[in-house]
Amino acid sequence: MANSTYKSLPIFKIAIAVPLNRLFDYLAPENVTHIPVGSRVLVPFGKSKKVGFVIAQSTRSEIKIERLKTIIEILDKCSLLSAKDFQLLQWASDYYHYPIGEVISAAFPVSLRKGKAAILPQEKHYILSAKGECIKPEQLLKTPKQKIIFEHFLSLGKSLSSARLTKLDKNWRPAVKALMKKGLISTQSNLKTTNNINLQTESALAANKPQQHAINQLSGKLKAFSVTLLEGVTGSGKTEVYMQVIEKVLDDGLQVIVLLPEITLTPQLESRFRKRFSVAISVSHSKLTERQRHSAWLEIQQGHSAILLGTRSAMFTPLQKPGLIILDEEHDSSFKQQEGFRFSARDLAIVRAKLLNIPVVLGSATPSLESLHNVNKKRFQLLQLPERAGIAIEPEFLLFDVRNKILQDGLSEPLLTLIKKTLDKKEQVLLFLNRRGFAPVQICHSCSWVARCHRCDTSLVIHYAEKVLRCHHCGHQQSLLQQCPACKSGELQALGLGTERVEKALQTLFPQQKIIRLDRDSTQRKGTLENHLEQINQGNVDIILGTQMLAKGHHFPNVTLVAILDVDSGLFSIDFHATEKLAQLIIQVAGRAGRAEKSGRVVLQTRQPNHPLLSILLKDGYNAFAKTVLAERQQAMLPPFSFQALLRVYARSPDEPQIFLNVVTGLIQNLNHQQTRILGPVSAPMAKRAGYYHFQLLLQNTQRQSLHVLLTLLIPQLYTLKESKKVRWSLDVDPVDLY
DNA sequence: AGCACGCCGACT
DNA sequence: GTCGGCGTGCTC
Repeated sequence: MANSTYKSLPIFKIAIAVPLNRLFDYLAPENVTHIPVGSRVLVPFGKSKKVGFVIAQSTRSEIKIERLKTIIEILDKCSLLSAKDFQLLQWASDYYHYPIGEVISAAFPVSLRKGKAAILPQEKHYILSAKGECIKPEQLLKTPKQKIIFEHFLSLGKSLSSARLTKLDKNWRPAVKALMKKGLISTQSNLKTTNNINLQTESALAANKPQQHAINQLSGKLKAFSVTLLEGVTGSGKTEVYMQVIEKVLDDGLQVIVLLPEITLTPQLESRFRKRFSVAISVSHSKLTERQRHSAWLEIQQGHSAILLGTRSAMFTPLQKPGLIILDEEHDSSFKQQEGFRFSARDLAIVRAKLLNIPVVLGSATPSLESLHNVNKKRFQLLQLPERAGIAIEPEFLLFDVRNKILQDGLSEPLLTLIKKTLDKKEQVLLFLNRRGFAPVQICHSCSWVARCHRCDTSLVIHYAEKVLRCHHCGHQQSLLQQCPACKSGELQALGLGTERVEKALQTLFPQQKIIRLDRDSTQRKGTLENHLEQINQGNVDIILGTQMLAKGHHFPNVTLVAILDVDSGLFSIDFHATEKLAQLIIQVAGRAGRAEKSGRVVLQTRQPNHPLLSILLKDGYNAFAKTVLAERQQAMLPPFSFQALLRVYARSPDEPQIFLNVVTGLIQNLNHQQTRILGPVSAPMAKRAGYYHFQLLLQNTQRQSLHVLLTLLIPQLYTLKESKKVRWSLDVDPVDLY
């Protein structure tokens, strides 16, 4: 064929879910000249077939036209993603440096990624035909079963679904078939809407003054982009504010996304929404079946549902008529995806809202320092809901100074006394320790050798129950050592505190009491957490011991004593966010200590009883604490929070990380970016993992813009390294620069 | 990421 | 003799 014929052929730029940040060019199938951008296609890829996403139509290709393959099948007649959706995904791909194909793929439920038709499940309905309308059931006397079924149609309505018929009579099919043969009944397909039928049973509550103020403020700016931080403790009525604002958005015929951090919190909010709104609501989170997620996605995308309630991955769901985004518990770290495609749903919500020119509401009792900083910078508007009088009872804070005190596996004498007292009153005790395992360090008593991870340069955590040493950083594990490998003589000791150790101690101290430990190790099996929570709420448990995972949303009505066993690890952690996470925990926990009729106690064990931040937090509250932290950092010329980029290198030889470090250092110098500091290597490039030497570099800058500029210059150069197959890298920017 | 190709050790 | 280990390279 002559070249000139080729030139007019349309070429389609396709994104494919592979870890390559580029598009692939394909030719259209025969007789096809146009495929809508945003639709899915099936394409040959290597030796296999893959689902791809049409990004653009073009007339040229970098690849020789003879080498281009042809699209096998066009899977969608219409685009599934709008131009704005694409902009968001493209932004995320650039910003988080994750391949565009995989980013787009993340916006779809698995079913659609695999090529399943973008059609909502249909349900067959049976209706009376014109002929059926005219006859009387008496005319069916000879066939009693058919008569009964026919009567159902007359009495219950003219259209019955298969599910409805099964409820009436398990064996309805032969009779209906016979009736259809007689021409009395015909079928039609309807959208399956069973999950979505709500009958509004509750109307808006009377708002108090601050609530009404918040509602008025938010209602006044529904037409354009804005970010509002709604601050209010549990019980201050945030949900009521959300619902009244949502109502206004729904009245305009627009859709709302409500994002929650945890799956366990969705059912509560879902049922409140269903009672309140008569519109269709879709729910999307990872615990649903693939079918359910498929339906939820399409319901929102096609505009059949008006509210989407979901966890962070729901942020990418395309909306037909976007009107409002709400993120509840915005400070929660589970809005950040920590592996693979690392993104922050909170930051994406803001970028998306800006693109769509709609408002975002961030709600929290203990807002993140990022958001409070943005309030200070007047980028966000702050609306506060004070605690409702009479609802919450202030708990009593007790600082237990454990300097020079003998601790029994992390439990001080006065704490043990309090635990006993509480248990005697048949009330429950809640203990927090944010460290899994038995002890974080295994050390030799005579030569002070410490068991370390050969990959991560961190100490290995003892897990006695499983008889292993485990690295909580990379997951590496090895069997527990009996003898010191360095001096061969010393006895190995467990140093430090973990939940497993405290649990063991508690079992010895309180043999009669039921103790439950809740951490990632003890709740690995599906349903264990739910099971345990149920046990706790039924009052079958006396002492609850756990990590941070206990702090979220669950509330235990009979707990009157809460203790945070190791406050200091939060005050002196290398993690930039540790202090605020500790403060958030203390505030959340305080809200949970005590029943309505009696206030509880919150015990903080510390060697720093006079720590200024602790005093401010307990005396003046979370906001004063946050203000102090932000002011301190400003004074010390530190960024208000961490502006960091994480470069991860997978090198082919152990020398390459050093080469890479030199390259980055050189680039920073060349680019005159001295203010960017290299804080790495975070992990030592010691061992091979999946054939690569693992290595990390942490970059920090006092100005986000500066770091961002550096990265945009650095990244193309790193790509050339990657293309030469010497170094692979990925990037994590925290937090993003976009407000 | 998948998938194939390719080159060396333990197996019927 | 070859089955299969994973090291290397490619995908329009």
